[in-house]
Amino acid sequence: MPELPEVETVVSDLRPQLAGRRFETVSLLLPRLVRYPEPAAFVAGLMGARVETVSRRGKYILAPLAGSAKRFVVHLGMTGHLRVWGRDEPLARHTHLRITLDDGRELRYDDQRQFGRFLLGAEDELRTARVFPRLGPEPIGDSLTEGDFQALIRRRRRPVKSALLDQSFLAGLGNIYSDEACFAAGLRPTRMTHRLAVRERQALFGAIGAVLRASIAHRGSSVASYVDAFGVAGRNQETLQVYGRGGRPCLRCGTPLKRLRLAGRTTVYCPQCQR
DNA sequence: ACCTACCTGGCC
DNA sequence: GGCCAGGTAGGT
Repeated sequence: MPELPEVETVVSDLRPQLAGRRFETVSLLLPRLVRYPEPAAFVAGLMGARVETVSRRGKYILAPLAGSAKRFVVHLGMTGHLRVWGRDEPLARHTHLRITLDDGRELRYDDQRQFGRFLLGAEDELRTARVFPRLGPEPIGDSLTEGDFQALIRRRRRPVKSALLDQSFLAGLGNIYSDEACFAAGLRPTRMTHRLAVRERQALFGAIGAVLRASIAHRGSSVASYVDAFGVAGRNQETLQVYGRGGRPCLRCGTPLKRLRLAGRTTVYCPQCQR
């Protein structure tokens, strides 16, 4: 489900529901999803903890715990959902974690493919244990300037799309928004980063920001199973230009979109609009 | 910088 | 049955 815009939507939905809430009981139904610490310590560490707020770094959801340096971290993988439910609502099919809250409701994690993961620990601790990776800069917000991006991408020597998918280069893009950003920038995903002209790098930087901000405004892309923290689908899938449209006509010029395999992922682009 | 594995499930 | 799917990690 989740790239930056989807995670951002979930985080902004969860924040008012979880900030200040206390975790009462924790039921871990699929211990394999806990990467750190041991499942028993993970459960013990969450019980009784109070959530300060909910935020995001790349595709990771961060919930710092009050009066402690520790944070509860969730990655949604491909099909994860983190949602607050009424205690009596029936469980979703693949529910793997249940945490009762002090307001009578329940935080639940469900994940059909089980690619998500949970962490609990201080920032340094998680990095030292190598369970939280070094992430590149956030592509939106004020932290990354166009100049920074220019310098960053010029140093790489790889296809543009592989760079965009690499979380240690830029944090938050996945298969949908990498393809959409390349289209919006008029660049073929196969172009090599170190061969881009200054204006092409500029266009790419602008395209990444525009594509992500538009999707956040639409509350994310619900291509398959993604729904927000209230169970509601996003609308951005209606505006996607290339993702999932291989073989169909380009919405801008009518040329059939090409599909190929790049960096292990299905990639779609317009041979006419993208050079 | 690539491949493959990790899972379940939908579609052909 | 085989292939595909928004994710990353671990080993070439």
